[in-house]
Amino acid sequence: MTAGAQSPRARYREQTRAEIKDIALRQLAEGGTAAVALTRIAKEVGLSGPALYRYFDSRDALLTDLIRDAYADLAAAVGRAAGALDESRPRARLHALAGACRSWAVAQPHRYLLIQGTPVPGYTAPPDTLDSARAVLGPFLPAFAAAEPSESVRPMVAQMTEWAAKDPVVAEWARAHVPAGAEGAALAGGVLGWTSLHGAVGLEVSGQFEGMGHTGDTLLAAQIDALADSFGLD
Amino acid sequence: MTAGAQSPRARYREQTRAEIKDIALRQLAEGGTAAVALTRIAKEVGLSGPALYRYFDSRDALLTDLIRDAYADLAAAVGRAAGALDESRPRARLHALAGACRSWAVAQPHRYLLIQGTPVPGYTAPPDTLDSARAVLGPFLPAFAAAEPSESVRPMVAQMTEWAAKDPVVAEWARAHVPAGAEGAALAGGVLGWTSLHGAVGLEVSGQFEGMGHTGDTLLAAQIDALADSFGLD
DNA sequence: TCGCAACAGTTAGAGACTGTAACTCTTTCG
DNA sequence: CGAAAGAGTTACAGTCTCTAACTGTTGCGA
Repeated sequence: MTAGAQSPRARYREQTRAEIKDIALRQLAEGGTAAVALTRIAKEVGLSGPALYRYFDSRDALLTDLIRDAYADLAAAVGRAAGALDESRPRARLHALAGACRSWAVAQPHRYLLIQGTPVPGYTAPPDTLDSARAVLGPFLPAFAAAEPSESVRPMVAQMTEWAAKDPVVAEWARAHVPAGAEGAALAGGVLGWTSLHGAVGLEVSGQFEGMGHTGDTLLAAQIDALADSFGLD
Repeated sequence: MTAGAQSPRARYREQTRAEIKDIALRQLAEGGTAAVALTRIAKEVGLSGPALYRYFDSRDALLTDLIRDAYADLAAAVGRAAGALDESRPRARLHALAGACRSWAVAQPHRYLLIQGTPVPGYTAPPDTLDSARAVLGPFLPAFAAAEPSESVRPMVAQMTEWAAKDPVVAEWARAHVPAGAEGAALAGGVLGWTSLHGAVGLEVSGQFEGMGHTGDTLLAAQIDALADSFGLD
């Protein structure tokens, strides 16, 4: 996409940007967001300090780029998993998609924490991460096409139905994944699914279950099954 | 506890420590962990830079202290909520306790994020936070005394039963809150409850549901009800 | 083919921060 | 009352972000 090789200069520029990001990702993995330091990256690339500002406006811009990439990457992983799915088994679909998210996160915890971790109060995410977030969540929605929400989640479904009625953009997005009339349930399922996923994967990835006698996949499976139960899914 | 006033010097020392922590908390609220800076605190206290190192060994030590306080505070809030509870209604118990956690977190998001947010790779929490974590989670366990786990959570219960069999400390802890034989279900309930709570509250507090058409309490209630359903609680 | 604008890189340096060293003054206490 | 412990100071080393001002190099249009 966006044309591979333009001028040789532009190509070299892209290459350097990529190298910078690679090193930044390594620093991120080694010491978290705080450990990403332009000066050290520069030293490693063989440039001297301020030269990096030719490639990224600021340290924040670099991190933003990493966030964008991670979101897109996760969305792609989920999309790939959604490709080979049997439409008729909603519960299995949820397990497969949630499992794909978890696998992605466990394989590269630092990147998951980057997009899902504690936000810096001042920082606002780039608007296109919202698109990516929708791309991640979208494939979950069809699972709720024939949902029969239980008492427990009905208030949630009601609020989401109302939301869809007010916000045409969201309504349209829901309708792209689910037959008319099921928007409320689908949105509720999406939000609750995202919540369960965030809970299980977030705790696993941040190591808070270290030394406890359960495995991450069992925990996630239990959460997803409970969700499926709440919506009466097969 | 630990004797209020000893020498006047010790008292003054405690007072200064408290003042430092207060300012640190304000900085935390304003700009997240990264915004807590000893030099700026010193300026505000009226001391000059290095003087703060008389009170805290390092910036990390200060943050650790804040974490310890926050944990203890949350545990206290949950303990208080657990005080006035009807033993016979497990589902209501879960809602009350989870609601107490959420209220605490929503009232002071920065402190919740401090203890529950992204960990710094190098950092290891002080061991007594584990006690506090148990103090937070303990009151949830009695709700699962008469649980009848559904298919969905049974693998989880099995793993936790096995864990209790292997780790006598954990088994004893569970038995302090629940009759013999229910340890597995109680531990599973605790872990799943913590997961649901973390998912719902974490997303709410970090503002990721901004502009979505649901409220934090409805989301949490749905999660907790689903959990209660999974364990066949009244 | 030449010339110049855009680009890539440099050094110097300001300003914020953490943390150490060495030193002075004050309190406490035996 | 005198010495040790404590509270504070300045000076400084080192890391980091980012700006300013300057130099060399590319590439493209006339």
